[in-house]
Amino acid sequence: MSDKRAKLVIVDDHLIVLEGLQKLLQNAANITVEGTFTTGAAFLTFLEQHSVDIVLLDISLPDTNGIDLCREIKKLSPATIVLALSNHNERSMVLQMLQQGASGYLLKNIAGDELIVCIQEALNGEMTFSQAVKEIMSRPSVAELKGIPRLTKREKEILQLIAEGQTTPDIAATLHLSPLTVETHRKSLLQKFEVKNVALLIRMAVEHKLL
Amino acid sequence: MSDKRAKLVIVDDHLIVLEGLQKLLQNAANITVEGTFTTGAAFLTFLEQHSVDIVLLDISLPDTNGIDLCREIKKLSPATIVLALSNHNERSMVLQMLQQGASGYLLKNIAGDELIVCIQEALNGEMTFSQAVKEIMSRPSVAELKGIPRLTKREKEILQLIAEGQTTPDIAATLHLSPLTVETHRKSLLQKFEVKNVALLIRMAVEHKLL
DNA sequence: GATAAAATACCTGGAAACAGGTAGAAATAA
DNA sequence: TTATTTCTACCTGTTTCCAGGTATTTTATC
Repeated sequence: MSDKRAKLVIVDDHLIVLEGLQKLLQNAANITVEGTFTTGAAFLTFLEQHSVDIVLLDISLPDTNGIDLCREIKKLSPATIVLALSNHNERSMVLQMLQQGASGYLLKNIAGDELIVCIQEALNGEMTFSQAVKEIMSRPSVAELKGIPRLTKREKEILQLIAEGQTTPDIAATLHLSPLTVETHRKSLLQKFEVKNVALLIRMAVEHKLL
Repeated sequence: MSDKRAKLVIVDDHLIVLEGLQKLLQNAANITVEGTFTTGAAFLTFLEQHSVDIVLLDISLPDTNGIDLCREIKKLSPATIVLALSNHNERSMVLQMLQQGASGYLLKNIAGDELIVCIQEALNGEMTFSQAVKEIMSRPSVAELKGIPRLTKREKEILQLIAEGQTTPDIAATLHLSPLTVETHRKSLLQKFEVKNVALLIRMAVEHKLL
């Protein structure tokens, strides 16, 4: 990468984090913090007028979320490198960010020198992750080992109603279906999730954030 | 309160937060940051040798949690004021910390001047909360409107097993009880949670973080 | 237009859940 | 030591769940 100082921007609604990051970055040669923003909208406005090499992006923001914002950033300025910086250590979150074009994912417990290394790597066009993230991604979660089953529209609908405590006859009534039909869908749900009763079904659904 | 500079300590495993807080506090008159720690154990060791007026305590720590650590701190040095500083914005967390003797609860999205005001209030012996926390505490959560039922040891045990997908006969076998006894406990659970089947029971349990 | 996937509906039968009790022993708290 | 709670266990019934199918119609998809 070039010798010019990279223009970096931080988007995070926590003042503490903003200050902390700037402190950690002030020692880094060839990086200039061009600005800090506490909302996604504020940053997007800035991005329309200025060029930004890399953005450290918090995932939980007051007006939007990191996933949507990342997509917006990439649409507006594809060359801008997005590095997610978050407290969320869930695999699904990491994957979603990458899918939206993020170049890496850092957890906020990252060490100071590690942070600078990761930023350099990202600037070099590499994918980069903080140590903790690498560990999370290396061991697949129990939930993901089985994979999230693909549910049909009806199945989702019926899963929802089961989770609301409705019995098979109840569901049949609310959806104007035969109880036998509902039974069939219910069985499909149990099969797809590879569980043997509703207790586990609900747990799986909650784990997969389907409720 | 006295004119002496208050001795403040920060316990947080996130370097970014540590740096950020110090930056925000460096302008505050009459507060000196005496030390920063990334584990509960490290701080407790320090506390045995030194006097500390106030500690900013993160709740999620690698070796322990804020609730237990707060209790330890208060046992070792009752005069030390504990201010919780956390990302968790759940009522239950706030209440638990207060129960362990914390003098206040701040969220990490706190503003810089707000932080200093809160610390001053705490030093004056007052209870103090960041704005966001006040809002959370003012409107009781849906979960708490209904109240979290108090479960007996057996009931918790059986709830756990139900959530694992075990049937009544299964549970009876694993606990060496009569299935009829298990049925009784199961009914108590349904009654206490005011639900009519396991689907809702599991959801309630998940919502109340009992699983 | 053919093929696949999804949605609908049915059947049989056994197991479990749920609702409504009662009641004695054991542990805890007042 | 009472009083209260918790744990234990039982009984009677009805309803729902769950497992194992089959089969037709509708809706996408190629």
